[in-house]
This record gives sequence, C-alpha cells and structure tokens, in this order.
Amino acid sequence: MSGSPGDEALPGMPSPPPPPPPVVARTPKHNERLPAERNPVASVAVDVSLPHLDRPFDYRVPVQLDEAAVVGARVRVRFAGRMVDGYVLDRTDTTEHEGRLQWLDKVVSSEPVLSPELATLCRTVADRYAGTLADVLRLALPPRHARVEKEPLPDAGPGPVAVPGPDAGSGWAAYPRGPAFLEALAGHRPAHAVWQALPGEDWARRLAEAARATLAADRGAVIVVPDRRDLDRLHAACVEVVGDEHVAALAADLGPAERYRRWLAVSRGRKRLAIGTRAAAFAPVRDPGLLVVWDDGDDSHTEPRAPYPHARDVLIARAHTSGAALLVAGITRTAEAEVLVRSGWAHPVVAERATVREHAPRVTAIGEDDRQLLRDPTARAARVPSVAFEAARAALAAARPVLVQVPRRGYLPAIACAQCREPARCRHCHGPLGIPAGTEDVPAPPTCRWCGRPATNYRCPACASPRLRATAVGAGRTAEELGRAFPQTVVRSSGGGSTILETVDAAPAIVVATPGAEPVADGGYGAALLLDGAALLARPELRAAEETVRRWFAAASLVRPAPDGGRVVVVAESNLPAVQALVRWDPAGHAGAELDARTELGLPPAVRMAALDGEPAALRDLVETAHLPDAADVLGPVELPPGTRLPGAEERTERAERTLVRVPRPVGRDLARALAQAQSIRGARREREPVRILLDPHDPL
DNA sequence: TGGAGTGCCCAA
DNA sequence: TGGGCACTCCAG
Repeated sequence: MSGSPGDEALPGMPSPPPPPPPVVARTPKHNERLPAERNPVASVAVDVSLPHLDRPFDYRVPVQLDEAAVVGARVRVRFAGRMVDGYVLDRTDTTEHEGRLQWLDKVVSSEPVLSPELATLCRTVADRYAGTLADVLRLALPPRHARVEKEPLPDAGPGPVAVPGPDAGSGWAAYPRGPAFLEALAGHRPAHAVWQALPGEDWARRLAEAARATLAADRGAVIVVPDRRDLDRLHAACVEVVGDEHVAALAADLGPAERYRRWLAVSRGRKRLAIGTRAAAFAPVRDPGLLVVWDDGDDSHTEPRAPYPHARDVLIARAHTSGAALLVAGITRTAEAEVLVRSGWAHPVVAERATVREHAPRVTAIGEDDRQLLRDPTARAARVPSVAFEAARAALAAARPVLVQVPRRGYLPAIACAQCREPARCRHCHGPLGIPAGTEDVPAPPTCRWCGRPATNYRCPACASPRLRATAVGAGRTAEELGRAFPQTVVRSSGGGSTILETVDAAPAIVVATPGAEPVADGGYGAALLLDGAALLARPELRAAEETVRRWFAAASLVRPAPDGGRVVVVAESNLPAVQALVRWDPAGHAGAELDARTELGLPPAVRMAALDGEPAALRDLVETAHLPDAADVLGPVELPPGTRLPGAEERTERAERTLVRVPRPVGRDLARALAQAQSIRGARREREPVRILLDPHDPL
C-alpha cells in the first residue's frame, strides 16, 4: 500500500495525478555533530596490522567527544567500512588528508594508556623489526578491563623512597664498577652496563638495590626477567628492599583484571618500579631512570608474536629514546651483550679474578670416554663417571644436597655416530634423529624428530659408519639410576615432567633437574653434576655453545664456593672452549670468543640478519620487491622443517622455505626499512600469501 | 560492516 | 539502452 487515506481518489472525481514520491523524513544520520572548537582533528593509530596501512589516520572530533578524546585514549573509528579500535596519538587543528574526514565514532575510555613516549617506543620497535605499529601495540598494551578502570585509586600515592643508607647497596662493592653504576643512577646519568653476577650472587637483591637507588633519585625503573620463577624471586627482593607500595609485578598469567589493575597503577604513576616478564619491557613507568634485563640469553625474552621483539632490544631502544640507564645482566654474557661492551656503549661490571675464585666452586671436566667411567661398576650403572660419583658421595657425606643437571626432555634421546660422534641427522630434512620412547624390548628404528621419518640403513655422512649411540639419557631414567647408586639417599626431581621445585633445604639429597628448573639450595649445593654436555654442545643451533654455557653456569652458580668444598663435575671434553670457560669461571671470555667466532662466520650479532619464512613464490616476490641495501647478502632459500606453521597460512600446507638476508650491523636499520616497505608494497598489491619476517632471530639456522 | 564503483543481465 | 542487482574494493 502506498499513500495515505487522504490521497485516495474521491468517487466520481477524476483521478488526481500520482502524488510525488513522499519526501522521506530523513532522520539525521548522525545526531547533529559539530567539530570540537579546539584541535578538532585526532590523529589515530588504528588497530589494523596491514603493512601498507601502517600510518596514522585523521578523524574529526565532535564537540561531544572533545573532552574525552585525550591523547592516549582508546577510541573506535570507522575504517574501511567497519569499526576498528584505535588510539589517539595526537590532537591538532589541521589535517594533511584531502578528502572529508570521518567523525571519531566513540571514545572507549579516556584513560591515556598510550602516552607519546610509549607510542614512540612502539614505533621504534616496529621499525627495528620490520613490523607494524598495530602489532607492537598489541604486545605493549594489555586489554582494557572497564571495571578495574573505574576502581578508586589506592588512596596513598607512594611517598618518596628513603635514600639508601651508607651500607645499602654494598653488595655491588664486590664489583669494581658496581658502586659507580649506582652513583650514576642516583645522579640521573644514563649509564649503560653489562653485569656478570658472581657465582652464588643474590642477583635479585642486587637488582632491587639498583632499583632503590633509582627510585630514591625520583625516577622509575623497569626490570625484566625470563620467567615466573625468577619474577617471584625478584619480587620478594624488591618488596624487601624497595617496599611493597612501589612495586608492580607484571606477569602474563595474572588474569585480565589483575593484569590491567597493576599495569594501570604503573601508568598512573602510583607504582614506580615495574618488574615482570618480557611484555614488562613496555611497562609505562613514568620518567624511567633504569631499565634492566636479567639473563638475556634465555629465549623466553623473545616475544612469540609478530614482530618477535626481544626484551633486551626493546630496552636498548627505550634507553636510547628515554635517556634511562640500562643494565644487561646475567650470570653469563650473551654475544649480543658482548657487542655492547666491545662497541664501548656499555661498561662491563664484573668482579676481579680473586673475588671470582673465592665464590666459584671447583670445576672438573671429564670426558665421556674417560676410562674411569668403565672401571667402577656402580658408576657405570648410573652412567656417571667415577669422579662425578665421588664428588656426589663426598657432598652427601658432608650432609649437603647434590644437584644433577640433565638435559631437558625435549632434547632426548639424541643419537650420534658411534665412531666419529657426528650428530645423526635425517637425510631428508636434516632434523636430529632420536629413538622414540616406550620400546624397551623391541628397539624402534632411529626417527627424525622433525619430520618423523624413520632412518633405515643409517650411515654417518662424515665417516660412513652405520653404528649409532645414544648421546644423552632422559631425566627420569637418570634419576632412577642415581637412586639405585645411592640407595639410602632421597632423590628428588625438578622439571622434565615433574613439578618444578623452588628451593630445597640443606639436607643431603640428590636433586635431578632439567636446565632452568634447578631449585636453589639452602646454603648451596655441595656438588653439581652436569651430565650429557656433549649432547648439548653438539646441537646444530647457532647458540648451542652459548646456551650450554648459560645452563652450566646457572647450575654451577648454585653450588657452594670451592673454599667451602663446593665441586662441579661436567661431563664433557676438557679442551672445548665452553668447558674451559666453566673451569676458569670466565663467562665474559666465552662471550668474547663466541662473538669472534660469529664474526668469522658472518653470523649474528656480528651482522644483522633477517629470516624470511614463507611459501616459495611469496618469498621470491618479497625478495625481488625489496630494495635491499647494497651490502645485503641473500642466502638460501632452504626448506623449513615440515609442519612449520606460518601465521595467516593455517589452511595452506605448502612447503615453507626460509631465506636469510644478512647485512653489516650499521645498515641493519636500512634492511628493516627495506623489508617493511616491500611488505607494504605487497600488501597494497593484495598479495595475501604471507611472508614472516624475523629480524635477529634467536636461531636463524 | 557502509558506500561507491563496476559489470552483468534482462526488460523495454 | 538503461535500470536493477550482486559483487568488489576502499581504507581519514
């Protein structure tokens, strides 16, 4: 039906002309909107991670939202037809955009979560990793929790931190440059340091002391640790040294409300010391005076989401942009930290040799083939060389616990050529071979741990021998065997399938732990046995040596000093550089040698390297599109292990390949820019086949 | 998740 | 030939 009753033709009257189409009473599309009087333009970072749209977009701010749309606020805007989230980067009164601006649709919250400083940091990180700002913002900003935001602020803002007394921070006196570093913090100087903690050092307390010196100087501090365990330890130390009211512990596993609550406390300036795992590198501490990363060799510091930044590098960038001091700390030193020292950008903070000797345990290396292994039947049963066996027995006799470090389950069991020790690899994909578990009676054939293909008729590619031997024994089995070897002693396990123990008491016990899961022993272990070192060192990764050294030192650091009888036995050939470093307790020396070796081979961090992963055609396209620096060296592509998942390519089972691009460090920035630009061009061309870009990957090989 | 532009189909 | 409709593309 059309028209209204009054339109109907009257009987006997000629039909009137058809009525004009009714003027639709157009309800105003939007309630009458006027632009804000001052700064009506909001520059918005939209949450769209397409590389060709990685730039701010301008929106017109209606008066109604003028007050709410503060810089840093979360907003919703219409973008390409749909509503997307975004953040106000800036408010201005002009725009470069030539078309009509869309209205800012909604201010989700006026909480200024993205400060200009944080936005700058995120932009820098995005550029460095050839990623998008949107991706980095997702890493840096926790999801909002509306109820938490409305909670009243904790009533008393933190008062000033008491200036440390003359005795405070004296733990740093064991390091010649330690006190100077703390003075720099107190004096607002942007000192950069690389610290190697002494064996047995209460590192958490030292870091808390450094934080206190910073807070006492009215600056904030950020400390990033690899995992929850270290965070708990650090948190306890910070509460004690700095005071609970200043500390916010940020961890991923808190739950959305608590996570946002603590993050807000930092953002609002209520807490000036943010500690946490990798995402805490972005913690919005105001006016930061100190940034710390502990144990930067732990690969937990690498964010697994695009663009895969490393907490150390985030903090280095932040130190540059904020003028804060930086401390890269650990028991051992990474090759990356060595670069900082060698370039003169950071000062080493290390103890004198004499101090090291007072604190370090006595380290003995013993080759696996050592004849002693075969002579002692008990030791042989436990696959533990007799020197190690004796060290354990002596420690137990002195009523002290013994730590046994066995490689993580994931690496086991590994096998190698029985004749020349070349690690056995799959002939198809070059993945490591292992023996599948659960076949006690009927041994299964060696099988590739990457592609799962059985290796029948294996022959060593180096020496042609068909014989294989296990180079490592699983944690559970080692524990079992040691229990048999020391029947009256308690055997406890930590990690590798068992619950991770935080601490053990001073009573005699054998503690079998996987790397990273070693409990701290009250008073220190009497001895530590580091098993299967050869297997760790023989791993084909770039960081095999660095990683092995890191694990060995971490375990050995829990042992009593040599003057108190502490002993470490490492089962590995004593002429290996990694073993030498442990025997001499020289982590810095090892880092130097490692960096030299990588310089020789043209591997990171001596060079900047990008790993490009993707389906072959897409990879080729990206490399051809990119205006790579002249000095760029393109390697590959090589096939990635089957089953490698590329983000955004869930459906596709195409083989994935990896191309490596390396450049001299000074043009690393150009490499990242060229790759980001190529991604952007591909995006604009609607090339949907993704290529993942990893800059300075933890393991490029 | 909206609006504009494009191209195809079918009725006149 | 042109209007209607479905589909794609753009991105403030």
